[in-house]
Amino acid sequence: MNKFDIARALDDISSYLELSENNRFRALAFERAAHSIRALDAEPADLIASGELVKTPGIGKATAAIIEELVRTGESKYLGELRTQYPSGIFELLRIPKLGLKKIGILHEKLGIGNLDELEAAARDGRVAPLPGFGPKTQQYILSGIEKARRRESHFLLPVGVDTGEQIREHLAAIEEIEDAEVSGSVRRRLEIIRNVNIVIATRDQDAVVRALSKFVEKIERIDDDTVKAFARNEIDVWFHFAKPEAFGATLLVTTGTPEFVAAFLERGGKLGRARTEKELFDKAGIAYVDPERRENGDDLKRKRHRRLIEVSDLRGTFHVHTTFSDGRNTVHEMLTTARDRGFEYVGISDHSPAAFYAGGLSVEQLKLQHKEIAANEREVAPMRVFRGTEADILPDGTIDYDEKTLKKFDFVIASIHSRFQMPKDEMTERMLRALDNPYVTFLGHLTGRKLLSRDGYSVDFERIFEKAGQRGVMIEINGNPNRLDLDWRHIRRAMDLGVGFAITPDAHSIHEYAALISGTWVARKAGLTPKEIFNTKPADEVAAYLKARRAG
DNA sequence: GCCGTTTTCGGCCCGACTGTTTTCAGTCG
Repeated sequence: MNKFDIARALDDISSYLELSENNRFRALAFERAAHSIRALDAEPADLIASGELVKTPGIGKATAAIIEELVRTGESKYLGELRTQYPSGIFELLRIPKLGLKKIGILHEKLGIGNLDELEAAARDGRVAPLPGFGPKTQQYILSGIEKARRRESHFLLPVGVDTGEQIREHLAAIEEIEDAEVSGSVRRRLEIIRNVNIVIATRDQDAVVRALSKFVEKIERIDDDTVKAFARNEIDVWFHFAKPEAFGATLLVTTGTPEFVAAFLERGGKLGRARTEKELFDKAGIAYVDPERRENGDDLKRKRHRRLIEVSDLRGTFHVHTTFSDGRNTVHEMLTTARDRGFEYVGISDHSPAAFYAGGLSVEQLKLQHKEIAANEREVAPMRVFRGTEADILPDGTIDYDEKTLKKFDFVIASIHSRFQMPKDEMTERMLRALDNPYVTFLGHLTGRKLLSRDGYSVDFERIFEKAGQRGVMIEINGNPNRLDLDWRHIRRAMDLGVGFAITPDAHSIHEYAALISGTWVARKAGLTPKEIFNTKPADEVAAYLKARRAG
């Protein structure tokens, strides 16, 4: 077991303890131990051998014994025992707002509840309200929370759709009778939330293909002569659209949509005749090709020429990267070497500021240590450049959560809101405007704070924010985390018109989350952005010079 | 469960908010 497996096991222990224990500090101790293990630049197995494990902060005798057992046997008896006390799906209940581990523990202890169905039945019967710490309002919240969760069940974040489409295409590649297959629909248009996956298949033997589909999808259902619907393993609806190879282009165009775009295409003289590719259809009609991401409406059909939209390979570097110094799951060393291995010319490390206590925000003392740690790793990852930054909280009054002396030390500052989300729109706007006036702010982080499919963003006057950001030269982040995708692509054009610059960031909390640059690029493409409109497509020297000049000015 | 130039017990990361209380606990960021 490596350090990440061990940390996960310790986190699991912590969760179970919080369900069952009165002493929440025991749970907290395991959580800290997990964080401590992740922050190691060594493997626990080696530390056991040298007897150094118990010297690790947050690891005492009891935890060390569990870690030794995990390393030796791959499991922990203690964790195993905790698991047997609860139904396997109990943590699913965390999806319901206002339900945390404490309340879930009570629900299980008093009513034996271990899943959503049981919870719903109990709440309907009025058995939840009388429980200690609950009440009629909480019971009502739970019911509406379950309803919302159910409604979202048929909605998925874009990467789920993209991955499902890719997996199915891989299966399709093995079917002889298929000449071509492409994902279409909202997934191809890279819409941030999708309900189904559409796939166009070019074949002359539809029946043979349908028979072969059953190997990797379930519940195949015939819709019409050219369409079947099925169920992917991860419960997404998948629509298969069949076309003769010579009509593949038209079917791809129609099923990619949107209906509004297709109608506008026809209006401008486009025809859905014989064509193997979409390109042929655009060419025949004398219309410049429109990328799928730009087909929410017909606006781009008026363009004389096709614009080359940004691609993830255009990004030479990135900002907004967290480490174990705050709430990241990988160390400075791991984040930096991964960035180097991905071929970046530069990377900007930005951990949280003190006000983000829950995320382990860095005190000025800890910042010094972090900068030391970065310096210690800089040579190894050279010539990649490392910029020292922060994701600093915008406090409720609009000030930034470090004093000027500290802010001066950063190469860049991402200012973000992490508290008091429910502020009235006017106050929230003033708060952000004030932050934008701070001369040390380089980027505005996740503008609305939304979490797709779970939480709306805070309300804010976009127009005034864009205006100010444009005037002040503060760039707005296109946060590529698939849960956020914030700034919303629908707002980007307007922001650009008001002079706002953009950077695509992964908001990475682990080495794997650099991948969020891909989803961030999707957002930029949907807004029609080209490489030159994104800050982090610029070469390292230019970026360094800009950041330096901005700090001086 | 961990930790200690406040050291072997008693505290442990903050603060707003909400619904539950009748002085506070749980959730959320």
